[in-house]
Amino acid sequence: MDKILVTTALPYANGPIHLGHLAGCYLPADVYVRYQRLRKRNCIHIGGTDENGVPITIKAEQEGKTPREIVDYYHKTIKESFAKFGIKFDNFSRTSIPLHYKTSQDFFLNLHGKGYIVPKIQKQFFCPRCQRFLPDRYVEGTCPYCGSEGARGDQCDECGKWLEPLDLKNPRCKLCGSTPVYRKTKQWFFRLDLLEPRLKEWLVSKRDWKENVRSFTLGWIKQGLKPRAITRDISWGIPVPLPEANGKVLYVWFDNVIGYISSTKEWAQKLGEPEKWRDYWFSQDTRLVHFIGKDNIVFHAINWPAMLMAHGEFILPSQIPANEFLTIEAKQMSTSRNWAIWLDDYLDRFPPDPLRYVLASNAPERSDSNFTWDGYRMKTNNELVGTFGNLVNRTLQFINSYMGGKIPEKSSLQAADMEVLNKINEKKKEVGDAYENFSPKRATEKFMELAREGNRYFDYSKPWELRKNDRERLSTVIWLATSLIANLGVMAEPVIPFTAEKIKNFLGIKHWEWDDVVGEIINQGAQLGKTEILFKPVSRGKIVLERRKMMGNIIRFSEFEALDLRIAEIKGAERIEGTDKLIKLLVDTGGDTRDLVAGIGNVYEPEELIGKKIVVLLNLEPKKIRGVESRGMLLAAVHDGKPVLLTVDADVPPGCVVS
RNA sequence: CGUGGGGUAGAGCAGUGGUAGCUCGUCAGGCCCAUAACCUGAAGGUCGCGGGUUCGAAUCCCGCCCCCACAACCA
Repeated sequence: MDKILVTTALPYANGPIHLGHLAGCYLPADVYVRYQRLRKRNCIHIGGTDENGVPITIKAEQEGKTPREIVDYYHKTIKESFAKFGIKFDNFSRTSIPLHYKTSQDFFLNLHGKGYIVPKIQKQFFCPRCQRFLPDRYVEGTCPYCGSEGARGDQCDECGKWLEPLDLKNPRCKLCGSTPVYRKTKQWFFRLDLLEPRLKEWLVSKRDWKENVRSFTLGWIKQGLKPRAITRDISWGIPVPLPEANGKVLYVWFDNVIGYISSTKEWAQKLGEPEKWRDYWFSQDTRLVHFIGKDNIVFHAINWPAMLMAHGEFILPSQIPANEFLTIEAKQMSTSRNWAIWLDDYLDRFPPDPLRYVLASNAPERSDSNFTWDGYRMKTNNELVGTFGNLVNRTLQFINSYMGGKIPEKSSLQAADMEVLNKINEKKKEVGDAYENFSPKRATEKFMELAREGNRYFDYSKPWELRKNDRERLSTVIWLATSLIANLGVMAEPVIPFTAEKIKNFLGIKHWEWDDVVGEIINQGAQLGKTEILFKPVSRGKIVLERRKMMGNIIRFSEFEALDLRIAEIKGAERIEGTDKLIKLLVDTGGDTRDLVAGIGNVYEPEELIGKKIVVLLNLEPKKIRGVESRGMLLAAVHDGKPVLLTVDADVPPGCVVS
């Protein structure tokens, strides 16, 4: 039987997890794994934290802690927030454990023994003022290829060329700005160049890879591969296992990926079958799938397969479904500018499933995608609450209210019923294909279509009428609606597992799986478990708070000045028909007279409004509400959910500027 | 200068040769089982611009314009 080994990029243990990590890597992986499990396939999810390297030592220095304290803290928080969010790992390891040290060192020695790793005395930059060798990215200078000023030691961002620090002209230490000096030091290099032909051939054969991954990789390798240093002169990391390499450690990109192997080993040990990891890594019938973000493509599609090829015993990746990036409110995420939504912070106030759903349905699969709080609210309220949750609720409520809380038994099926059954099967196929092809986005779309189908069936069948005149037909209709819900639960489980679990309990189903026959998934006559509302609507106010929080509470004066606030006099007021609290106001703003729509009818009567001087925001974008174009907004204090109009302390003419 | 991605209805997106689609929003109607939720219908796009290939192009080719990422330890 085929095995699937899923890995997710090891998050660097110097900060918490944010939405970008989830959308690009961990959620798609978790969805994929959960789907495979539902299909009873042998699939394990391996991960862990990356805990070596310079940035962690710098973070430790900044916070006056030891690197050990830093990685311990972040390993714990990352692990916890994944667990709370429902990202399930079979093993979540860390690269600072002895097992990983040994695995990495063995790997190094293996390649070294085969001549793929060679030493080279190298002149490397040493900053006399900082008293340290400078990592590649901490050296800046002029790019030798394109002449750009701000090139880093590892790569020029202007022309995209991969560089060695010594290539740079006019080098500077990025930490202190002083000119570094050359110092001789011995480093070990991985002969990527030797693997280039094989690598190229292998990559070209990967026609089923996502286009973004494939084209990026092939473009990269066209530049040609050079030996790449894999050791460094720092103290925090895995010692190079050679007697002459005292004080050197493995460079993180080399040991990080090996973490997938050591984490699998750890998993096997914990299982009490320490050799079991070999079933995966040494077996040609294992599909090795690496979920990563797009910034990791080169390491996983070039360096890592090259390492595996050089070693020779391990299988090679069969899929690398890298996603693009997720922006927040159309702006690139940035930790330093604090433009990010942190998972643990989100989970303090919101449940996991709505975010899982929103991120899955808006996943950056082919191009960057954008997360907005308003979009989050819309999707939650319209799709999860309105369509999905409501279908479940209206059906189960019906059973509870009118059918004694027991799942009814079907009798003969009509054409409409058969159509629905076919629809379920059809959607199941489509949703399954979507999961299989790494598209949770498409999967959510398809299972939501089924939920709509369910609502339609419910409406057309009119069970509230059948209840009075055709109990037999009623039973069949509700049976089918309930079956649909159960199947919907199965299909949606990879994306919204907490919700699926609830549905399972509502229906008294102990166990379900993908291949359950559509019409037989529920037990006729079974008593419903305790039911509850699946999703709560997200209020506008809650979203406003989140956005404010993220943008910070300070605005520029110019931003305030952009608001055209004026005094206006109410000339006319009338209720808008068919609404509870909307009032159409005619106001004199000094310059013109215009309509405003205000939701104050629950507190004010139109008559009492006339003649009042109020504060109005004039340059708000016009909005059509119930057929009336509202050109501006009146300001009111809101107390206990009720508006109180802002007025002026002395009589001033309409049009008077508020500042 | 380069690399990668993108420009399709008010918004967010799907659609790789054959009458332009989805969700939301807007407008109108229906229903009352359900979390003011559900269902139906309508309006709304010269598919970034200009050429070309083709019986036929959002979709293929050429040229151009615009946006984003590739810096601050951000997947």
